[in-house]
This record gives sequence, C-alpha cells and structure tokens, in this order.
Amino acid sequence: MKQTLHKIGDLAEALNLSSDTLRYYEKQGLLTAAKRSSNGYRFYSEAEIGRLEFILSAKKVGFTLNEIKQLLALEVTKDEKSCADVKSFVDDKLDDVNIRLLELERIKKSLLSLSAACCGGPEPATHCTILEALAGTEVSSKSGSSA
Amino acid sequence: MKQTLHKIGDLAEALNLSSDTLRYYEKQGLLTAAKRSSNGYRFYSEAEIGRLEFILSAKKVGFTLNEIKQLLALEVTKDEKSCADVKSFVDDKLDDVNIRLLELERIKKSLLSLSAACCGGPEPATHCTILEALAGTEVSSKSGSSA
DNA sequence: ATAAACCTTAGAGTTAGCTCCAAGGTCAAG
DNA sequence: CTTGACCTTGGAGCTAACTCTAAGGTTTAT
Repeated sequence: MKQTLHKIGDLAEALNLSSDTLRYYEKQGLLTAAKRSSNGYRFYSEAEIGRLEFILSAKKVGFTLNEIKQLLALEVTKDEKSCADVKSFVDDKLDDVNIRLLELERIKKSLLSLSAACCGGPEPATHCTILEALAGTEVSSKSGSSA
Repeated sequence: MKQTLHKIGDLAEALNLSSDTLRYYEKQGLLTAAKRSSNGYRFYSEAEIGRLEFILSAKKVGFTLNEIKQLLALEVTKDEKSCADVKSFVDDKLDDVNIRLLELERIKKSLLSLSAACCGGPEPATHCTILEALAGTEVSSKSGSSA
C-alpha cells in the first residue's frame, strides 16, 4: 500500500504548528521531508509524522532541539564500541528523564492539593499557595548531595 | 531559632546557577531576597531556597518563567469568586502536567528499550533508533481527534 | 592600607527557537 | 487565463532567558 503523503501546510495544521517551523526544523536537521515533488514542494509520510510527534513531545517536557536531534540520531549498531557509547548516552538521558518525572510528580501533587483545598470543601484554603501545598506534600527530603 | 541567611553568591553556588540569573529572576518578579543589608547586599532565607527550587524544577520540565510566576502567584482565598478562578487555572495546569507525564513516560520507555537492546544481550539491536523503540512501546493509538 | 573577593546597578550582547517578509513559482476553480 | 491559495528561498526581526561589561562600593586577609 502506498503511503499517503502530506504537504507542508497539511502537516503543519494537523500537528498545530506553522509551515515556517517545519522548514526551520529541516534547516536544523531535525526533520526532512520524505520527498520533494518536481516543483520543489515538500511531501511528508507517516514516518515523518511519527518523528515530528516525538520532537514535539520531547520539546514539551523541556528538551532542547539539539538534545532531541541527538536522541533521534541514536543508532544501536552491532559494533561493540559505538554500542557502549550509545548505551551510556541513553542511560544519562534516562537519569535526566527520571529526574523530570520526579519534579513533575511533585508539581502535580501540589497542584492537586491546591485544587482540593480550593472551594468545594468546608475547610477552605488549607494550603494557600503552591509553595505551601508543595511543602505539605513533602515527605522529608533535607539534603543537597549532588553537584 | 534565627534563620540562616545566604548571600547571593552562596545561594547561586548551592543551586548551581549564577548570581546574574538570581538578579534576573528578581527583576522578573520571581524571587526577591528576604532582605537587603545596609550596604544593599541581598540576603536569602530558607523560604527563598524553597521557592527557587520550585522555579528550577518547573523550568526543568518545560514551564516558562511566566507560567512559573503565575503558579507562584496563586493564592487560594476564601473569596468564592477568586477561588473558582484559581481552581480552573490550577486544573488547566494539572491537565498540562498530566500530558507532560505521559510524554515523559513514553520517552522513558523507549529509552529503556533502547538501553536494553544495546550491548549485553545475545540479540543485538532489536530496536535500532529511538523512533523504532518508541513504535515498539506503542500500544495502539491511531487517531487525531483534537484541535 | 591595599589587594582579592565579594557585592551593587544599568545596560549591552548572546543564543535558541521561532516568526515574518519579500519576491517569486504552482495549481485548481471559475 | 486570471485570481487566490498554496508552495519555494533567503534573510531580517522578535522574544525569552540569560550572560557579560563597566563602573563602582564593601569586607577580609595580610
């Protein structure tokens, strides 16, 4: 089955960004069109959509375009040497992702407690600000052992 | 017990950013020193450290300084009206945080599968790139129903 | 008492990530 | 066969978030 190809404007509209941004990503080496038609128009296939979704996801959680480019460039090969390199890079990124997950969970908890404290209940404003809410969700982490 | 107060340079070093950045955050209304000494030096207390940690966490997971400022400005009051406003704002942010959590989990899974595929095993390179790894972790979400 | 290591301000410069503009080619509809 | 909505390129402009520079005050150590 032949892949459906999308023009830049359609892809842009579908994923809610501008054609300019797509051309910018191409210039930055993040996303190249699957092909160009004879008149020079860019055409994107499903593979590019997947790639673009990944780019947007990663951007949303705070990765820079450069980091995303590195992630997309990763290739696990049979070559032992490059494999070890890739693994250590991936493991570093995993640490990073895990930290972000923890940060997000903390923020989520404080937002939840804020949302719950708000209105509705008879006991209004237990935690009045996000920082108080955050302190309320804190288990007890008092240490600064990482530089 | 009297709070320990920290000079700008000490705080900067402790949280691994520059004094310039701290002054910048002050100018942006994100973080004001607890007090100024007679010579104009800024002094920060534990409360400011907590606030700064929140700022850095939120920044790390992709919030802008402006969004962070709004989050820090939130106050649940007894006033019904403002309370509803706050709640809807907080709930929006919660949606946002939940999306980020999902994105991060997806990325984490693909990194894990990439790390596992790499070296070590007898079956090398099952998923060679992050996108293939990502596709491998996909349950089956084929729909574009939002916009 | 003077040098090193801090701190202050105001403002200029930098980088990332777009975003817009000008000048022009393409194509479907009427 | 032209009008309007697309697409192309190159390059200028913009905003966020720093980062640096200049000119100067303070504090501590010798």
